[in-house]
Amino acid sequence: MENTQQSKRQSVNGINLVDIWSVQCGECFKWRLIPTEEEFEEIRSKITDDPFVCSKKPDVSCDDPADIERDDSRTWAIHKPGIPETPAGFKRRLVMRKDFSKMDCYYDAPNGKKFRALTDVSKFLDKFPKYKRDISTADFSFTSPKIMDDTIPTVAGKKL
DNA sequence: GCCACCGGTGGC
DNA sequence: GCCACCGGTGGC
Repeated sequence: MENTQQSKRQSVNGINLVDIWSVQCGECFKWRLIPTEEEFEEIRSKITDDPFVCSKKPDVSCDDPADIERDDSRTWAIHKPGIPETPAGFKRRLVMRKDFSKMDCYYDAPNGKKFRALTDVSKFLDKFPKYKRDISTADFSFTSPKIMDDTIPTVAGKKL
């Protein structure tokens, strides 16, 4: 079972935004809310070497009830492990498709360039070699979270 | 002309 | 069958 993940509210007025970030405890498997995307990113990028446990949240232990349960009131997107921490100055973006079939991953570079695949990163590093001091293609992963099929919103029993 | 977004597919 | 990648394009 994966133990980092992000959940996402169902479409409201056509707006699809991630409104909840949560992480699963590696010991009791309860889900804990993470207040900000930045904190989630920090935990997520280190999860393999430094598994998340309830006690990492202030004044929380595995004895406390879960912050949130997995149900179909929202769409859940589970992050894959091993995605590197986003380099400083870069922004990793996940965009849900309108039909909830998948998410697309993009990075924004400090100079405004946008990447949609590792090949874009390679081209960028060739064009702007000064960045090679600090980053390589290994610092990027375009692997997007897995949408949990049973949580995709439906209309009259059918997927959008 | 740009770019956000989507559909299709080659390689695994 | 999945998914990383890329070509195309509609809307601005």
